[in-house]
Amino acid sequence: MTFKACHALFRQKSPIPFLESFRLMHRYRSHTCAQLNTADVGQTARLSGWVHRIRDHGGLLFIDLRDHYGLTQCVVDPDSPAFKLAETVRAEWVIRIDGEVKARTPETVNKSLPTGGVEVFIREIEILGKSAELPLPVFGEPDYPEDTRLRYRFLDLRRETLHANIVKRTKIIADMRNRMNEIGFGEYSTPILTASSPEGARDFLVPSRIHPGKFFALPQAPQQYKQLLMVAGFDRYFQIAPCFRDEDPRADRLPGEFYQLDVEMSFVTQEEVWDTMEPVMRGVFEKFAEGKKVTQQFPRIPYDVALRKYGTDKPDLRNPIEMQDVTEHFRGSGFKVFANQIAGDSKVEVWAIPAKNKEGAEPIGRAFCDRMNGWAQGEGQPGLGYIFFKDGAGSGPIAKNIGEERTDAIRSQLGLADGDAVFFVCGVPSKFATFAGAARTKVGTDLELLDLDSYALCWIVDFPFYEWDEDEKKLEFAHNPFSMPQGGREALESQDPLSIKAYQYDAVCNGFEIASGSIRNQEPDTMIAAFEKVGLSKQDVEERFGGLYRAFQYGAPPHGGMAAGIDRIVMLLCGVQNLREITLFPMNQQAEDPLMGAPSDASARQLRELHLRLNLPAEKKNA
RNA sequence: GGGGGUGUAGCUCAGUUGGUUAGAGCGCCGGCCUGUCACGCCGGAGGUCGCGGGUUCGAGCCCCGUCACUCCCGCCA
Repeated sequence: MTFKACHALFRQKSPIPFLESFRLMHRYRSHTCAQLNTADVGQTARLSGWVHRIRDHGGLLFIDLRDHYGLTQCVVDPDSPAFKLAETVRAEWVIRIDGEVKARTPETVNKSLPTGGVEVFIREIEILGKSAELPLPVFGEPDYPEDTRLRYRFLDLRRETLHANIVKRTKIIADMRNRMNEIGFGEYSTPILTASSPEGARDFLVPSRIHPGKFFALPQAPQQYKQLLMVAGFDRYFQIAPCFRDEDPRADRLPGEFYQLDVEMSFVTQEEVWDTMEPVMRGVFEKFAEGKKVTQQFPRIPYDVALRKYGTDKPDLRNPIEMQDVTEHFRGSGFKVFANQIAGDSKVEVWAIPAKNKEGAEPIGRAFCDRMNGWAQGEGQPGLGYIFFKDGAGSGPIAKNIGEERTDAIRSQLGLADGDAVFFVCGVPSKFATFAGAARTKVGTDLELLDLDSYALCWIVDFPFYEWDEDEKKLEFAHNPFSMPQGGREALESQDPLSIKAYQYDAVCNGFEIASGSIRNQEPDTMIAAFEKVGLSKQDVEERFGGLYRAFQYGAPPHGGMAAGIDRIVMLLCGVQNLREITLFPMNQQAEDPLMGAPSDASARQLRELHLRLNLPAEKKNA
């Protein structure tokens, strides 16, 4: 990001409410480094900040002074009493300067700087904080290794892009709070030291000193607390909630801790949750999208439909490609690879990935199709069949094998024309859907069909309640054991469990899951019935979710809600690929903080107080 | 726990088929420079080529092992 853009972000109204009477005698500054302009010419100004960049011309010395708000060019020449001292300052020293604000001559105006019309002629310099040689340069923000950046995070955070991302994050969170408050939600803090939850991710444990051998757990989410708040009658809850999970990280998943906009409402259906939260999310995206388009009405796409059209439950809707079933065109056809599979297994289908070429683009030809085929083989697939259309006919091996009539039927079903192409995957859908989705993404991306200047949001709804665990050979909750099955207890008793849908939904943006929620199962009997199917008895439920289960015995309102991943939303709105670019003090991929040195050894005394004795793995014992 | 990629100066990287003293740009230090804003010019310091072993007359380059970083899979109700 340029400094100009930074200024645009930081410089809203008066950055600092200086009292005019106080300004003249302020110990450190009369203005920030973003404030001075031609209207201030002739004034004496006092500025404090970091030495961003020095340009030493021997007889003339320029110092770019930087603070949170911006940058001001300061000048000193040999006539100034401050010249000798000015020559000694180095990058990232903190200094205070006094001097006269002067207009720049027209040819020396810097238009890319809000303060570029003026400069301050330094009369006096005070050094407030020297800097050792920098392990990580701030100016120019060249690429630096991740471990250096984390070890010297305080320097990294001075750099324009990261600094601006963090400011943007802060504004986004403030905006979320405002919107939630405005529509009648209250922010309630829930405990950080809580009980281990038996389902889900690995917990972080905190030993109890007072209760030897017992442990607290950090909450993976305030899920049970917010449901208890509904039982307690608070009606509309939200929280910018820290969540802790001891799982391995990904680029879009921080190790250890992350934040959710956590929401819960009483006496609502799922439509009401969507209607309440959609304007909040749309509003946040619109406010911070910097001109990019934002979906006005989020499509509500059933889970089953999403899998068939996009091959994933988190589709990137910037990609216009929608897959279609074209099995019938291949049944009994001359393309034996597909025809034999279809004949051999009734579950086999052929899905088409239609690539409608961009207006005015080169026709999609054999070279592109072969490249896709090669990519598919690299993905461990036998290949990626294709037809491309030119001169009013289909080309390629498949078109030859199935003949003109079938080729034309496929073309008309998909609405394709000369210059377009179509790719095929064949097999049992549950096995190939993920690959088909990846192929859809690859084709759309390589043909530049995605509208990159947009945030495409949608709801994915009607998730399955159960799924089949192939390893354990038993039913598992597909998503959330607290969610209500559609059809309630009756469905649990009468329906094939794998056909039951849940009142369970996700919000998706540009291929990222950004929120997840459900209507909760607050009926004790239905809860027991739901858990029985995955092999947990009433006793198990009472043991594992005792507090919540007990609460449901005493008048629980129907309720539901969702939780939005704040880090991912900020990442999308900042246009970065990595959560460490929008997080103040992230841990590295080994879940360590190289700046603070966490985690660290506990002293013998601490361990004694906690009644703990270490039992380290063999190779670590000597470390 | 598993797989891929990358390790050469503080940083980004080049280094030919295995062949003389391992280079460049940025940064740092010193000198010169009165209108720069990626200032310019001159000079200098700075290297266990991640580490260990092997092949070879000879290894930054080839082989084996190992470590670190990074991305992915498993995992993330």
